[in-house]
Formats: sequence, structure tokens, C-alpha cells
Amino acid sequence: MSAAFFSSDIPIEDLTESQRKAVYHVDGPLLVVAGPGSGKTRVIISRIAALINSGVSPYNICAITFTNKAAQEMRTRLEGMGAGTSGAHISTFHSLCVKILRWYGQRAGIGSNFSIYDDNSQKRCMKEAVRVSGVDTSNFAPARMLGVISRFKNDLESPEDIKVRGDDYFMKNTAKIYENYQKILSDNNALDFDDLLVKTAFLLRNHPEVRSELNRRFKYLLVDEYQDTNHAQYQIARGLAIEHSNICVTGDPDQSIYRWRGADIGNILAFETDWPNAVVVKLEENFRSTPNILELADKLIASNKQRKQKTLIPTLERGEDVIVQDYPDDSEEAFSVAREIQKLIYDGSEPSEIAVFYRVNSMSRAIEESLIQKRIPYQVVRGVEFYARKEIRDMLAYLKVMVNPDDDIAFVRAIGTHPRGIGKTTLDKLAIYASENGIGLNKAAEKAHLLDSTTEAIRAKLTMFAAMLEKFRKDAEGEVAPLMERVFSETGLLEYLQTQGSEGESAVENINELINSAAEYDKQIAEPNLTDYLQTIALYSDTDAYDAKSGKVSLMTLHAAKGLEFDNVFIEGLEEGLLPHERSADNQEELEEERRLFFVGITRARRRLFISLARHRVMRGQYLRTVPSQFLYEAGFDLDQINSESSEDAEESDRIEDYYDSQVPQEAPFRVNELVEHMKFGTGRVKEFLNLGEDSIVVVEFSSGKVKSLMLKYAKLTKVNINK
DNA sequence: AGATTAAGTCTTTTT
DNA sequence: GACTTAATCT
Repeated sequence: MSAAFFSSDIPIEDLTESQRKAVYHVDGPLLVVAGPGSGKTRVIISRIAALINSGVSPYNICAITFTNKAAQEMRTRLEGMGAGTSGAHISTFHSLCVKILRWYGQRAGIGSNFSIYDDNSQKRCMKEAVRVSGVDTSNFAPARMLGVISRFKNDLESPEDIKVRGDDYFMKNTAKIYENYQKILSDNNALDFDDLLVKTAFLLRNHPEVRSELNRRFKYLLVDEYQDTNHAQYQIARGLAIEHSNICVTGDPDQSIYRWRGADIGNILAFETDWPNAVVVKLEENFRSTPNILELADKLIASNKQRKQKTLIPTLERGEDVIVQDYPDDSEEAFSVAREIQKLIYDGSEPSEIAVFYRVNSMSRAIEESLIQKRIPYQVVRGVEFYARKEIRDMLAYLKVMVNPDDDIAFVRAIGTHPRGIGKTTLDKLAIYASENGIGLNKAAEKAHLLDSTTEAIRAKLTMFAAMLEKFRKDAEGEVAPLMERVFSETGLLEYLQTQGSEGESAVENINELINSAAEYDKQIAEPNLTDYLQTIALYSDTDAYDAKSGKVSLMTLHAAKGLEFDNVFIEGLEEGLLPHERSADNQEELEEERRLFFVGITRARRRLFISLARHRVMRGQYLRTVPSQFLYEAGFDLDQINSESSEDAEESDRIEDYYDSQVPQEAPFRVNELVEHMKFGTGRVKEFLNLGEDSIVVVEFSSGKVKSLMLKYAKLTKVNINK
């Protein structure tokens, strides 16, 4: 066994004493409480290398990361160390569960070709579940029910558990909806994100032989970001290590930011009770940030009551002061941040070393616009958007129904990708036939000749569609990209999109990009197959879109910032209602989580930290005055001082406020016969104006000849200046 | 059947 | 404003 890769990549003398302990304590339970910037990732990687070096086969190592991105990075770094490290299993909980369910799922009645349902499909199923449960959709809104039931699942509570828990109106019906929802998923041979965890946890609990086999396979388990594990994940980790106790978890209670998703900070706090002979290593030194930044983080997090006392020990020299700046409004904020970024780049900072964090995704637009104006390259870290595109989902629907013929959601979507003479009426009839015979829609379409509720012509169309799917299915083995290409042209989707003008053109481009990425998958995976491909891309996440080598400024939510670091960090929108978010205001625990979220953001910064707030912000289309975040006071900033420091800004703020006040329509903003311009419809002339205040309606005759009545508050109408 | 338009709903964070 | 659904037109 060679120690060469080990000593070259990770010189032992470079590790601190605590880090060394975390790396070399190989057997038995180990808890590594690692503060931000304490070299945690490095410790995990060194630990895996040390295990392999001491004779453990990589095949027996399982590391669980929080995101696919983190897993991929870890694999790359390990592979870079030399041969022999690549057999280790490194993935997220969800990906690991997919694998386990493919191996052992049959024992729990789960076929390996299950679909994984995204938000959209989940919503469709939930809608149906609420409908068949016969309750009022206004009291049991599908979106809300999804959230409620997701929490039950994360806590490993079945519909039966909920049933016995209470017999009040809400609980009783929730249990019923939950039960129906699960029935629908199972009819579709589908699992939602939470089911992946739930089914795996139950598999480990109810099938001791599976648990033993997995304990023998994965002799060493590592779980990163343990503070953000929910109960289901906790049970899975426990089950995977129960027979050998070689479980090493790493995390930081102060960085727990997924409580709303069921994450239980108690898991990490109680680790020593769960594993009585656990060794605990604390990594408190910080090698990332300047003392200026760390003092701020320390001061802020001290306001949290539910935590273990911990200090950040700086190791770097003092640096630049943290800057807090307020701006008159959100667009000023965005513009000024862009200007600061420009300055940084001009002074020699790499764009890839600059990041902007915000609480909600909708805040990205303002800063994007400012960066575009200044021609600063940027990337928005929001990865699922590509796969959420209509045309991409359409394309994938064909593939999903090929792999899983029971997937009715995919079947309906595939039929509706473009007009083919099968509409809603026919689908309704098909659905009735299918449920009467206890089969899926795809099966029903295969038997369309028996569907006497419709015409011969339509029966033929259904039969043809089913035959086409069957034909694809016969060659669904092996590489994905060639198959996709065939599906694209032979279904007629390509041909249809080519008739749809520029919108269709970009759709074709996107699908081609999908085919390219599938080709990439084919190349990278030893034995590519469609089922695996679909299950893999279903688990892509936002953070996976972050490319450290893009050479661009990064824009992302505070949640997506977890695990990353940058020389220069901007955090926007330090306002009450935004950070902390209004939905967390009435709950002390949620408020503490918001505080941790800010803490995570602060501690991403190595050298410079810019915090900003806007005194006014456009929220839900309304221009509102804001209140500075309480977190700023807690962190020791005197807001009044910030205010007085820039009396010009205050004047500017007043001026802008006056301006916006003057914009509130005192009288009709548009007069009859006035020329106006609309973003989409072009120029036109006002025919009529109904002054209903906020709900005013403008009737405009556009140059195309069309007359439209538009809601004033939504229509993007501007006056045309004729003097120009 | 399918396209177009009007009206209504929701709006934090994400695997 | 984004998105879905219901109503209406072709």
C-alpha cells in the first residue's frame, strides 16, 4: 500500500492537532463539531484517504454529503489523489436511497423502474388526492397539504399514525388525504422526494437481512452537515451503522438552516447519547475569514438561546472592516452593489471570488439587471430551472412513460406535448376506462380498440400513440442520448416546434442542450441506462448549478451559499420581513434559524463583507417603506449612525420617496386618445379609461387593430412622448 | 380539438 | 407578476 498520494496531497504536518484527531480516529462513533472555515471538508477527505491508506477497501466506505455538488467535488478531489480511492460511495442521502431502493426495493414492493416525482407532479397528485377525499379545496389547499404531509414523512409518520393521533376535523381529513396521496403515487409506481427516505428507512427497519447486508457493504459511514438531517435521514444513518458503529458525523449546530424541512438540530446535539462511546472533536479555529468578519458573526449568533456555546477562533490577520450600507430603495441597492463589484474587479478581484447572497430568489432580478448594465459576467445559482422548462419536461415525459408505463402523469404530459387530435374529452374517457379496469392510462391506450365511448378515428389515434411508445420501449436499453434524439423526431415534437416561430426555436435549442447533457451522462457512466438517467436528473438541485470555475460573479440565496466561500461577499436586504423573513416572525425557533442563516452568509466571506439594506422595497408590486433588520442591531451596528453618516443619502431617499408619492395616481394617469406603448402589443391609442383607483381598466386600440382592455396595475403601459 | 382570452390564485428557503 | 383554470371563440 502506497502512502505517496497521502503525504503529497495532505501533508500531515499541515493539520492541526484537532484535525489530526478527526482524521485518524478511524474506528467507532466520532462526532466532529466543525465551525465555519475550520477545514472540515479537508478533514473528511483526509479521513477517507487515511481509511484507504490503513487498508480499508474504498468499496466499504460510504460518505453522505448534503448536495450532489459537494459529492461530486469530493469524488474529484479523492480521484486526484491517486488510484484506489474511486470505489468509495459518495452521494447525498437521496441518491443513496435511490440506489438502495433499486437494490432491495422489491422486498418492500417497489419495482426498480419507479418515477421520482418533482414538485409539479407532486402537486398534480395532491390535487387528485384532495379531490377523491371529498373535502373542500379551500380548507385543504393542495400546496399546503404537500407541506404538511412532507413534514409527516420526514418524521416517519404514516397515514395510520396520523389517524390515531387525533380525531379533529383537520387531522382526520389530513390523514385521509395523506392516504389517498400515497395510493395515487403507488398506482403511478412513483415516489416523491420524501418517499425515497421514508421507504429506505422502513426497509432498514423491517428487513434486518437488508440492514446487515448494507452494514457489511458500508463498513465506514460518514455523514456531513449532520445538523441538517431530518428524522428519516437520522434513522437511515443509524440503520446503516448500527452493526459496526463506525459512524463519523460532521456538522455545526450554528449552521442548521433546514428546520422548515424537518431537519432536527437535536440529532447532532444528542449524538453522544445515541452513541455512548462517541469521541468528540471540536474544530473551532477558523482559517477562512478575517477577525473583523468573525467578530461580527460571533456577536450575532450569541443572540441565539438554543445552542452550544462555541467561539470562532480567528487565525488570520485583521483585515478590512465590514461595511453596512443603506440605500433609498431596492434598485439603488442593486445598482450600488453592482458598482462596488465593478470597483472590486477593477482593483484586481476575480469575478469568481465575488458573491451576492439574498433571502429570496425573486431578489436576483434587480441585481442581475444592474450587472447586465455594467457588463459584469454573472451566474445565478438556481439549477433546476432548466429541467423545469416546459419543453424539457415534455421531452422527459416521453422517456418517463417509457421506463414506467404506470406513470399516468407522464403519459398525460406526453400526449399533450403538441396537438395530435387527442384532447381533454378523450383523455377523460380513457381515464374512466382505465379506472374501471384498474389499469394505467398507457395500458388503457393499448386497449383503445375496446373503448366504445369514442369514435373509431380517435381509437386509432390512441392505438397509434401507444404503439409508438411500445416501439421506443423495445430499444430503450443502453445509451440515453441517441434514444432522446429518436424520440424528439419520431414523436413529431421537433417538427411541431419548428412551426412555432422564435419560441419554438429556443425550445428546440433547449432540447438539443438536454440531448448534449444526456450524451455527457452516457460518456461518464459505465453502464448508462434510461432509468438511472431519469432518477439521477430528478435529484439535481439548485446548488448543483454553481460552477466555481466559471469566472463569473455568483448570485444565490443564503441557503444555496452553504458550504461555499468567497473573498468578497455581499448580503442584501437586511430588513425586517425579509431577513428575518416575515413567515418566521411569530416563532422564536424560526427566528433563531433566520439568525443562523445570516450567520452562514457572513461566514462565507474570506476578506470583505458588504451588508446592505434598502429603505424602500417593491414587494408584491407595491413600493413599501422598510424597517432595518433586528439582526443588524444584534451584530452591533448603530443604524442611526449609518443614517447620519450619509445625510445626502437621506435627502436622496426623501427625494425618491416624494417622487414615488407623486406617482400615485391622483387622477386618471391615461387620458382618452393618448398614445401609449405596451411591451407586447406595441403602440396604441387609449379608447377608454375606467378610473377605479388601483383596479383601473384601460381600453386600448393597438396599431395592429386589436382592441384590448387591460388592468392598469398589471399592464406594462407607458406614455409615448410625442415631442421626442 | 385546440387556440385564445379572461379571471382567479398564490407568493421563503430546497432534496 | 407568474401561473393555472375556466370560459369562449374558431
